[in-house]
Amino acid sequence: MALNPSQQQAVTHPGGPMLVLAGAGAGKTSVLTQRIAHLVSKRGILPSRILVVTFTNKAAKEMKERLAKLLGKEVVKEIWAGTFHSICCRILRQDIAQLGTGHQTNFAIYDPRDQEKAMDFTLRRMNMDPEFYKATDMLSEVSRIKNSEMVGAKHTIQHQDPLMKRVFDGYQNYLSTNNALDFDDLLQLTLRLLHEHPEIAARYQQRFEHVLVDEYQDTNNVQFDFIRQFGAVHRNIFVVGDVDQSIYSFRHANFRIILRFQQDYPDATLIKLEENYRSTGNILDAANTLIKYNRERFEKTLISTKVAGEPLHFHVAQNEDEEATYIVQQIRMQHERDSLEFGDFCILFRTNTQSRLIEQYLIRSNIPYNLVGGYKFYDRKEIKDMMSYLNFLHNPQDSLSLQRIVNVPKRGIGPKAIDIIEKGAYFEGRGLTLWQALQESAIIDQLPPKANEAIQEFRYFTQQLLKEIHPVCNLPVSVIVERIFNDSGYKAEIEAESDEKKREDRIKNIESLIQAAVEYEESSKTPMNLSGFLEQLALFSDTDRLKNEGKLVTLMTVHSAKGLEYPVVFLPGMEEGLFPHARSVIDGEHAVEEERRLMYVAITRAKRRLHLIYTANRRSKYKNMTSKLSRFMLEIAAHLRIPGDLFLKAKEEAFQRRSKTGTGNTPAPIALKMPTAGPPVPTMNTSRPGGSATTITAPRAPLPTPPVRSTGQTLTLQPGDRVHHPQFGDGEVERVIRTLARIKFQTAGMKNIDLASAPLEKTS
DNA sequence: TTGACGTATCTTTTT
DNA sequence: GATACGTCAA
Repeated sequence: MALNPSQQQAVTHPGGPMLVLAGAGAGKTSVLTQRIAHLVSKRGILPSRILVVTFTNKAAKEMKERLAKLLGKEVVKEIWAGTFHSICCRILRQDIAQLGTGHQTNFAIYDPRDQEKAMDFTLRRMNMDPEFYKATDMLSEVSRIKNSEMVGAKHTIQHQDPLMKRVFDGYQNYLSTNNALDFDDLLQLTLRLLHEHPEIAARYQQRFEHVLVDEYQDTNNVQFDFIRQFGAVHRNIFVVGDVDQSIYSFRHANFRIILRFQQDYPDATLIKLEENYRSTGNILDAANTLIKYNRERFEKTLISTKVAGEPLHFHVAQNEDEEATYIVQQIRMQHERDSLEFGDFCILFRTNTQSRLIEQYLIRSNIPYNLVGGYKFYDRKEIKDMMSYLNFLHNPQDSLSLQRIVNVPKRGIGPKAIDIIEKGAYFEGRGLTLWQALQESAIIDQLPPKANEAIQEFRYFTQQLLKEIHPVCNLPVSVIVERIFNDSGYKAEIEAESDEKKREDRIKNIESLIQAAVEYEESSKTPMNLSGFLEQLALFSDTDRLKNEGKLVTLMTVHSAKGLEYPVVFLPGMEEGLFPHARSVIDGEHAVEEERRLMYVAITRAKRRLHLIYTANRRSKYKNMTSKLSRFMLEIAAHLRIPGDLFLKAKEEAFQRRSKTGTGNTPAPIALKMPTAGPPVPTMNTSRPGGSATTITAPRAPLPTPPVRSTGQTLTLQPGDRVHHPQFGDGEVERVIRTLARIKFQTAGMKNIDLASAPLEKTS
C-alpha cells in the first residue's frame, strides 16, 4: 500500500517519542507494521530490540504475519509482540521468584470465575456476611486499587478503609499460597519486579530500543507506567491511537493518558492521520456527525477518500423476531443479488444476549455463522474438567483446580469431605493448599474410610502423572489429555451415560480439545510446553481465535469488533436503554459519551453498507417493553439528511407493514424530533465524485448538558445518609466503599451506585 | 453422597 | 428464560 505524506512521516520518524493520532480506518496498523519493517531493514535495528504492544493477541499475530512477508520468518520471530498481559506473563515466567511473594515460575492465571471463588473463600474465612459483602463488589474494588495506585513499590496497600485492606491482603494471600495470579497481577507484579530490581529493569530498558504501542487510548495508568519504564533509556516510544475509540473505561482505560502524551513527553512529535481509507462517504459522515456530540475529545474530522456510496439503511422492526427476520432476509438477498460472500457480513450488538435470537434465525435459514464470545467452547463442562486437570498438573498448589477435579469423575468425595480437608488445611493458622493437606495423614485420616480410600487412590493417580510431567515435561499436551481422559475414570463415566446424544457430544468435545492441543503443538516452537498451552487459553480472547475464511457471517459485540472491518455491517438494537445502555444513562454524561464512542466504533466498521435497525417492542426480562429510538439515531438524523430521508421512509414502511399484518395495536413510537435547543444550524452542500449530492449540516455547539462532575467533587456519603436519585427515588445509604455506595431505595431496592458519576443528591 | 426437582437471580462491555 | 443454587429423599 502506498503511503500518504503523514503516514510516510510517521513510518520514517527518526526517533524520540511520537504520538500518532489516527482516526478509524486511517491505516493505523499499516503505519505500525511498516514502521517496524523500516526500523529493521532501513535502520538496521535488531528485531530482538523491538517491543510491540497490541490490544489483542490476534492483532500481534497478524502483524507478525505481515512482517514475515516483508522481513522473513526468522527475523520476525525475534520481535516481542503481544498484549500487555502476555508480555508481562513472559517476563514473570522468567523472574517471578525474585519478588518474594511466594510465587513460582509455574504460576496459574486465574480468570474472573476463579477470582470470584478465591474471593468467596477469602470472605468466608474472614467470617464476613456474604449477603452484605458480595465477592464481585470486593473484586471490582480490588481491581480498581490495583489499576490506580502504585502498589508496585510496596508489599501491601495503603488503604483508607481498614476492612477493605484486610480483604485485599486476604485475597492476595490466597492467590500467592495457590501460586496464582489474576489478570491485574500480571501487570502489577511485573511493575513491582522492575521497581524492586533495578538490574532487571535495566536489562529490559537497555534491550528494547524501540517500544511501539497500538490502541493507546485504551491504556490504563498501570500500563502507562509500564511503557514509561520500558522506554526510559532509549525514549523511542511510538504510540498510536484514537481518542474517539476509547471504549474500555470499565477496564480502567484512561483516555486522558493519550491526551496527556505531549505533557509527559514534551519533545514528542505529533502526527494526525485523518484520511479514511475504509468507509464510503455517507457512512463516514454519520460517524463524524455523531462523535461531534462528545465534549471530551481532540477536534478531528475524518475525510473520506471514497465515493459517497449508498445511503445508510434504516429499518424499523416491531419486535425482535422481525428484527432477526430482516437481517436474515437481507443477508440471503444480498448474498444472491450482490454475490457477496457470507464472510462479508457482520452483525454487531451492544450486549451478548442479543445474539441468541439472531443465531436461531441464521441456523433456521442455513446461513453459516461465527459467534465471537457468547457460549464458549471452554465453558463446556467436559472441557472445564479437563482444563482443571491440566491446570492442576501444571501447578499442584492451585487449590481451585484441584477442588474441581477431586471428585470428577465421582469418587465419593463430596462437599463434606472437602470441608474436613479444608478445615485441616487451615487448622491453627496454618495456610496449607488443598494438595498439601491431602499429603497429611493427620488430616485425611479424619475422613470416613470410604472417602479416605478414594483420596489415596486419587493421590496415587495424580502423583504418577505429576512424576511424568515434572520437572521435565516430555509429553505432548495432547498425550497428557488422553492419559487423563482414559486413566482418571472420566472416560468410563461418560461411557456409562445413558443418553446417547449426550454421550456422543461429550466425547466429541474431548476430541476437540485434543485437536486444539495438537494444533498448538504444531504451531508452537516448544511443542511439549504445557505452560504455554495453558497460557494461550488463559490470555487469548475469542477474537484471537476468530478465523475468517470468508465463508461465515460474523456475530459479535461492538467491543470485540474494534480494529476489524466488514463490507456490510448490521447494527440491531438502536434503542435508548440498549444503545446507549441504560446503565450508562444512569451513570451520567461521561458514561454516555463512552457509549457514543462505542457507537462510533460500530459505524466505522462498515466499508460499504450499514444497516441500522430499531426494534419498537423488545422482550426484556419477563415483560415486554416499548423502547424509544436511540438518541444516537436522532443525533445522526438531526444533522444529516441522507438522500431519500431514511427516517421518514422507514417510518412509512413500518406503518404499511403494520396495517398489512394487522397485529399492531401499539403505534410505532418513532419520535423524530429535531433538537430545539442550540443556535440555528448552518448547512452546506458537498458534492462527492461518483455519488449523489449529500446535504450535510455542520454540527452546532455541543449540547447544553451539565458538565461532568470531576473526581474532586465526588459526593461524600456515610451510612445512614438519605439520598435522592432521579431514577430510583429516595433511599438510605447502607455502606460506602470509596466511591461505591450501597443504597437501599424505598421502591427500587438495593443498588450499588458509583458516587463519582451518579446523579445523586443528598437530602439529609 | 448423589440426583432430582423447584426456586431465586440476573444481563454491559473483556485482557 | 436460562442457569446456578438450595432443598429434599433415597
